[in-house]
Amino acid sequence: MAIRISIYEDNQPLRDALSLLVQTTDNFELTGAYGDCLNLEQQMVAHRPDVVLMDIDLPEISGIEATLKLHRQFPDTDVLILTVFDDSDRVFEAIRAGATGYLLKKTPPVRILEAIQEVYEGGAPMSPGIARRVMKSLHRSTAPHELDQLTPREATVLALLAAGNSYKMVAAEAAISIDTVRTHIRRIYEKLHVHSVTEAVAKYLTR
Amino acid sequence: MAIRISIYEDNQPLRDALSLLVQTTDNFELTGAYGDCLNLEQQMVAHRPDVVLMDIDLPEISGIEATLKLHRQFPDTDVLILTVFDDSDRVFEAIRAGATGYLLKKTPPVRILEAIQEVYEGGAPMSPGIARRVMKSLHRSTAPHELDQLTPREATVLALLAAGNSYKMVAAEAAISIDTVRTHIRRIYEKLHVHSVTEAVAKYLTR
DNA sequence: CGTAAAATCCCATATCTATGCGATGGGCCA
DNA sequence: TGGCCCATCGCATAGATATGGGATTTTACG
Repeated sequence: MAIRISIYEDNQPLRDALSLLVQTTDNFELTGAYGDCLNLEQQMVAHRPDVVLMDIDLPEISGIEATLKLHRQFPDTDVLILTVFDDSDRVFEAIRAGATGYLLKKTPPVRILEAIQEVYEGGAPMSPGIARRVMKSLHRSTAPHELDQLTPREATVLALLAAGNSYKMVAAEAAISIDTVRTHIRRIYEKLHVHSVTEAVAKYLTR
Repeated sequence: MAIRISIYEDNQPLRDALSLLVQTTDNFELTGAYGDCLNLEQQMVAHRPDVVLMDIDLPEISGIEATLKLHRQFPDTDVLILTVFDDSDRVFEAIRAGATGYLLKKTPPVRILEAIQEVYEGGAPMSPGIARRVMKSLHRSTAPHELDQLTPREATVLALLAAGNSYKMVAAEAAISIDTVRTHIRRIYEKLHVHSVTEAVAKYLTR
């Protein structure tokens, strides 16, 4: 069965070119091509595409917002972003919104078709630079972190605090007195250069 | 100038096959092929490869530990994982340790060569299923989150708290009285079902 | 235009946190 | 064995937080 594809792209020449590309490819079926996402929902319900090619810079509703809606309401449809934007903000917003792939517009047509196929088969095609950005975002910081200065016990206490425990609860969990908890927290503050549980936990969680 | 490549793979037939593959490819130069990472550091210093092909299941020192070392001490060298493991734990551990690419061993030889080139050119090649896994890990939960129940003002207050601000500082930043801050926080607590700034911030940061 | 939701402000107080100063015992290692 | 770090516990207190009960003013929207 053919892969059903819808296109959202406000630049008409490009939209037409993409449409033609899809239409003339074996095993691909164009189920729609639109210049905005104003009728996204009804179009989705009507045509049930497998893959949506989505531009980001669309009028009225951005491709990112549309991706979010799509991902929530039609989880079986995959969104493949196709855009000129390669700034981290938009890349990660789009991905967090539920994009399954992210291609830059400079991608050669053949690669776009491959990517559609790849998405359909359970992959997540990205332009090389984008993929690298994504990988980097998952890399643990190479810099020695303040958190690594904590002793095992201090680390335990901080973890318990981050889990939402009060001093008293930490004391109970760790089987130590509340005064000891205080002391550990004091040392934690010194090492992390903070002055409140909130700050310490924030450092811990955003390591 | 040729791309310098070292291989760490304990299965000798495979190691030999990969070595041959690399050696017989234009613009690729094999700088070493080893069955373990026991002399990783000195081998790195001696040969300075651009790309390292790394297995995960190595004797003595795992490929993940080796990747961590490599990434810290030789940030200019990219690590391309080549393994049979596709369980999330190892995938993400390897990536967090600093892997630049992640290929499964079922990857056809030509694709492996392409991937090496891609890594060298600033990409981050992944097997399709791996890439999808990575994308999914970045997707915001599709479930409606408690945090979305917050009003704009409440969200602002929470963000300021998460940044380490005290009530007083939040009041100053948001240009409102401390009593209003209290009220907002109270509502935040109700909506998030928590009873302390720490818990609220934890929910906010781990959304 | 009226009403609901959001945002603002106030008071009071039990409880918790932050922080100063001090102390004991165990383990490691030069 | 003497010194250092870690972990433990104690006391005291100023200041911050959590939470109860109320009230007024914008803002949004049918």
